[in-house]
Formats: sequence, structure tokens, C-alpha cells
Amino acid sequence: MKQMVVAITGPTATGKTALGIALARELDGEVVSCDSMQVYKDLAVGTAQPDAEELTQARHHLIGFLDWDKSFSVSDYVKLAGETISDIHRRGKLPILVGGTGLYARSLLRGFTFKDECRDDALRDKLYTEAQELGPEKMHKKLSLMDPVSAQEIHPNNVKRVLRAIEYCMLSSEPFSQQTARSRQAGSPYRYMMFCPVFRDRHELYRRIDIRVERMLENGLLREAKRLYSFCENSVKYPTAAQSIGYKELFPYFNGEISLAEAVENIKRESRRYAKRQLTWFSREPDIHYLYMDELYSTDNALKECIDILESRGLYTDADLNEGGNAIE
RNA sequence: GGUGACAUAGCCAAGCGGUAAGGCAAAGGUCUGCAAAACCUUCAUUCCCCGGUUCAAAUCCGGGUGUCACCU
Repeated sequence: MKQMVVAITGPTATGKTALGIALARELDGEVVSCDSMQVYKDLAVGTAQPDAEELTQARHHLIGFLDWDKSFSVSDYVKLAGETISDIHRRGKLPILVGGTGLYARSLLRGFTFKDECRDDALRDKLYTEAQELGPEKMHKKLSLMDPVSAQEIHPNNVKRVLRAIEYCMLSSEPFSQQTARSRQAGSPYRYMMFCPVFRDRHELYRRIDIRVERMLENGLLREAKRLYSFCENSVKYPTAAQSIGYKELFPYFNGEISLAEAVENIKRESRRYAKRQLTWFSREPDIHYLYMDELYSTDNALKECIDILESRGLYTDADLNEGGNAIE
């Protein structure tokens, strides 16, 4: 029997953290973060990591453990999260996946595989330099010779993805598109259910985002950002951590280029766009259950709906709880 | 009160007689190793209003309205 995972994914500022904790408490579970930025240390405020009190309410994993200069990617995530989930099951608990990074959630739950030998940072840098000299079209043409299918699917202007596909083709014995096709067919290593809290009223979501940004400011976002800013100034390459919304928008303010008010407005705008991108991402997940928060009103009601769904689909039974996921079948 | 300049999409703006550039914002979308990233698509039947000149006007002329600047 496959291991059970309950996932809470969805756009920012919809109450995933609180719902995850509620579920963990209700189902004797532990939270496994599914967020590309919450992995970093000392970015607690801006990446909306669970606060000290929330951390005491349920055991959390994969939050705030990485230094700023470390890069992190899907493959690292899938590996770590996979290990964490197994460990949680071994202890007879239920893993609750919580976070808004769609790529991470999909890759983990659908069982995408990433081979170490199919990545080479030095090669990637070399390709990047080449792309700057030759231009995007030439690189795309290069890809179409190695892997016409990928070239068809990836827009020539999307240099990042064109280069990754080339990198893969050079390091692997198969074209990039073949790897994609193969993992599309592979089944999930888990039994899982995805819940996605959303708001029917987009304005309500945007309003919550605005409020949350203001709260971050009150909680010391500037201090955190300033530290990251100094760190970035002194490093050769911008670290992955600097991609996080809420920090990079503040950098021009620290530079004296824009006012604080403008920077804050930019954070809000970028967060709104991010939420929109998350919405389109999750809309493509086949087995996702939306939780309409503007109708459910509270975390409690959302929790009840989750439990109802899990029970009605036979996905969660007492056996899961008592026998550490080795029940049924 | 006088003189001058300007009025083009939610915002910034090009155009200066031949049938509305561009940027920002917005909306929609893509996604398999930086994903809070990267990328794509769509967005003014009309240029403040009225009249005139012309085959043709956002572009020229007259009047009106509004904004700004300077003068009294």
C-alpha cells in the first residue's frame, strides 16, 4: 500500500498554514513544507514561515534550515520531502504537505525523478554565456537539432528553459522530451489528496495579500530584507533566496532609487501576480479539491470539509492512524 | 483679467496630412533541476468637445472647455 499524504496547496494568503496545523492536530500528523523560499533561514517574516506559536502546535519539517548562499531546487526538494514523508510514516504519523510551490508539490506527488548526472552547473554557466553571445534564437535552433519535440514546446524567448533542455540532452543519453514523457506516465508513489483554499472573490484575495504585506512590515520585514540586501551586495552571484518576493522589491529602496511606499506597493503587486500564477498552476492539477474560503469563513469549517472529503473517498481511515499508513488492501 | 504652452487607453507617452509606436498597469495562459523564477498572448474603430479646409485630419484653421506656466 502506498503511503498516504494530505496536501494543502494554493495561492498565498489563503490560510494554508493554519489549515495545515489544524489538520495535523486533528489527524495526528506532521507538517511538511512545500515552499521554495521557506526553506531558508532568517527569512521567517518575508516568506511567511509559521511563527513561534504555530511551530509549537504541530511538528514542522523543511522550514528555515538552509543558508542564504545555498541554492535549492526541485530535485533537492523531492529528495528531502520524500525522505521526510517516509520517516513520518515510520513513526506512525500522517504527513501533511503544506505550501504554494506548485512545481514542488506536483513533482513530489506525481513522482517525477531527477538524476544527479543530468545536471551540471558549470555546463549551465557555459550555455548561459553562449546564449548571451549568440542570442536566444540560435540556442533554440541548437535545441531543435537535439530535441525537436522540446524545441516545439519551449518558447525561444524562454532562455532558461531552452538551456535546461539543452543541458539535459547533453548530459543524458535521451532527449529532454523523452524524460518528460516517461515521468508523465509514471504513477504517483503516494496515495494523496490535494486541497486548495481559494477565494471566489478575487478582490478578497488581493485584500488579504495587502493586509499580509502590511503585517510583515510591522513584524520586521525591513530588518530582514536589509540583511539579505547587504548579503547580496557582497556576493558574486545573486542567491536563490534573493528571488523571494518581499525582499528584492525593497532593494531599490535601500539603494535610494524609490521611496518606501513605492517599494511596498511593488511587493503587493508582485504578490498578487504570484497568487494569480499559482491559481493557474493549480487549476491544472487533476485531483484537486477547492476549499472556497469566502464561503467556509473559518479554518475550522475548512478542516471539517477536508475531513469529510477524506472520509467519503475512503482515503483516510482510523487504520492509517493506528498502523502508520500500512492499512487497507 | 492678459499672454503662452499643452490636452492621445487606468497611468507615462510617440506621432506633426495617408488611416493610432512603445513602456507600465490589468486580464488570460505556459510550466519536469534557480519556480516567490522564467516565458507567452490579449488589451484605443479612435486621439477633450463643436464646426471648417482637404480625396484623406490625432495631425491644418476657427470657436468652446479644461490643465499648467508666466504676467497684471
